[in-house]
Amino acid sequence: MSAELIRDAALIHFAKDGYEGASLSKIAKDVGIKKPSIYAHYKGKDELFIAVVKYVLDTEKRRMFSYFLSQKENPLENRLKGFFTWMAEENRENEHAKFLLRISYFPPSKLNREVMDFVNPFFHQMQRLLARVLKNQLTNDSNRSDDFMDEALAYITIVDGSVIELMFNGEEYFLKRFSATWPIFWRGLLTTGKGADEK
Amino acid sequence: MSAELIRDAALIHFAKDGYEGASLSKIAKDVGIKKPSIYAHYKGKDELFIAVVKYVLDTEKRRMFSYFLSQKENPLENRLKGFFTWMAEENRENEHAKFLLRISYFPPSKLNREVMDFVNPFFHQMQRLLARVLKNQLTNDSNRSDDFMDEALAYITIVDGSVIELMFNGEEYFLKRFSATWPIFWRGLLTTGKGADEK
DNA sequence: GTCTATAGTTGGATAGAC
DNA sequence: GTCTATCCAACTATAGAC
Repeated sequence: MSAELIRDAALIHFAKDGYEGASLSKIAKDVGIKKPSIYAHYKGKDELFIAVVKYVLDTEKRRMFSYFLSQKENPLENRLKGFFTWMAEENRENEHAKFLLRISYFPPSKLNREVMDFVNPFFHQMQRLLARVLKNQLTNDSNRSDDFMDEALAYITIVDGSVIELMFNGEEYFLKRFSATWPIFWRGLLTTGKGADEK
Repeated sequence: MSAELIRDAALIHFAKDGYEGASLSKIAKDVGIKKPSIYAHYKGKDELFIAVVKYVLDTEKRRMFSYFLSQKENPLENRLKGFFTWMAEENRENEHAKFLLRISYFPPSKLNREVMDFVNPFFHQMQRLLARVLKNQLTNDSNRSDDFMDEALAYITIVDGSVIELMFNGEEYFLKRFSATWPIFWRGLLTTGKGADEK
């Protein structure tokens, strides 16, 4: 029980203040216990941090996958566009996305390698999922050798560029970036030649 | 003299470890002085940090503007593409870009507002500069009412999405994102209707 | 302007009672 | 598992000699 409460409180503090800025005393205070009690559940700050990393990656992976798979009946453009608003909602509701971004881009120097060994496979998996979706929707010939990994990466790039604004300046500016970028991206995607046979 | 040396050393530490993670002792050590000597030049850590923010924004603004203005003879696509490699070089050579990104996306909570009051006008100015360049190059009719602010914002979005990967996983992956995204973006930009009369 | 010395606080972490 | 008490290291910041 307590272990999960500590983890959830730590998540918020790490997202807000980073690894160095977060303090175990404040985390304990949020949970309603004293600092030393944390050590009954985690060996120290590092182990707590890594536990949060694992937890966030795991739940976010599930949520993202289930979003994309729940949208199978939707046409591709709506599905891809919907992901932006889904991200905005995710970000409004919970601190997971914020934590994920912060530790992805600026992990604590001394835990850099360990963190990246968790984070990199996560993003790679996302890219492969997207590539599969794009391939299924943009071409009728499933035997074509295109893997659509470039298109998936481009999509991730504009998502990242928009999401960064979401953290930075909030939802209003995030949606501005999205509205400005999406029409250009979508037109460019459909004229790749690859997308020529899209219905 | 010393004030500038302290500022430059602080820049590197803030970029690497963030506001909370950086320590005045280590900064002083890099300069070759003792910690209390810093207080002869800056009131404290906050003032030093804000001084670095101002300095970085000022010099980066100059550098970015002069890059774009030095490229007037280059065709638009090369100029826009060249900005990506320019960013990669900037990032390789100096810590300014890294600092700028870090404090833009994750400023110290207690200085958030003050930092943003410096950072936001900076990015807005970049957007207007880009919009002007795009308008001049993509249309022959300078009286058209299009302000090309959306197109500029879309460009900034893909730059951000790529640059984030530059910090995250280094130049190799940055260039992957760029190569994947650029052709789609460029094709989309030229088929906006707005760009129809581009030479 | 730079130093030594030190105050004052907070950080992570441990020992041991209950 | 949670607490009190405590340790030790690190931090920002200040006082005062030179």
